[in-house]
Amino acid sequence: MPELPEVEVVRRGLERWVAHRTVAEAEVLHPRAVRRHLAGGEDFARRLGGHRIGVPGRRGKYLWLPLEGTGVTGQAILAHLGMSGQLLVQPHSAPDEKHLRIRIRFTDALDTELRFVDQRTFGGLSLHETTPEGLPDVIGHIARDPLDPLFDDDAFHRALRRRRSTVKRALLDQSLISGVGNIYADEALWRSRLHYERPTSTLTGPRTRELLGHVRDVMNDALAVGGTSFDSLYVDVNGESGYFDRSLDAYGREGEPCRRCGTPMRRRPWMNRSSYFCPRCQRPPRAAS
DNA sequence: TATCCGACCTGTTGGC
DNA sequence: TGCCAACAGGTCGGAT
Repeated sequence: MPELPEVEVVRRGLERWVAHRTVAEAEVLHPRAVRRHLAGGEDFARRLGGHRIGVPGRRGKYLWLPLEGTGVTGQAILAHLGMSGQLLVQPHSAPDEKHLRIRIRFTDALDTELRFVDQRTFGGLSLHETTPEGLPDVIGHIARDPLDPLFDDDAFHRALRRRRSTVKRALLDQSLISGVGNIYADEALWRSRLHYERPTSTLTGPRTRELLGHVRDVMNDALAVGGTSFDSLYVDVNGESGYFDRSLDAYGREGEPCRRCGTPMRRRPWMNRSSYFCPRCQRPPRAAS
């Protein structure tokens, strides 16, 4: 499931294989894949044609392809992979994937096209105006991610202290810190020895900095091996899977011994998903059980 | 205003 | 063998 490291791997692939190419035509094969483009699939396809693609950007789990020659403000194709989205650079002759949703062809003689493939259709592409900073306007509410040099650790700590919430909810709140999903939240909390229900208002400055350090470490570790992949749902633009699932310490390890203390790891239903933790290393706060 | 939580979506797995 | 429920989870928008 794509979180920040996986999206960054895809962004780098797009920079290598798609940047500086000019769109010949786009084909929308499933309307839900462009549902965030309010003017619809036909409009999306028509407005892409003839534009050269700039260097891809990313914030958190969103990535975008700037379109050159789209006026003073500029426009960009915004992409979110959702749960199962893939952006693949494929030869024209490759058979269509079962869940191919959007195809973009280019004017050059290179024998490849860009495909958006998405089984569960939680992801999608859309076209938006960009801000003076080059950010698509609809993701202005998304916070900087922890790998962004301009991410403000102290401001993040102050925001946590103001919240009447719990630490894992805060990590998943993309308006506070972006790019963290269920997998890396559990990994960073395990490394920090923090229970997922720990109230944010009880975190000290040093504890927040330690948590942020672990968030960055786990993301950088995943990035170094091409991201996490449990199955074929997450792949880079060439269809290759990452290897970080072999390094996970918490996520998906219910019943297996904690790698620190040997206690069997637990899974708890949490907000229609799961939280994995060590009951000994990550003690629940007094109010929770 | 802040926080919480259901809906969306489809393939896989396990139980009966 | 076939049916059905549970599960995976990022984001949005309605409810509290």
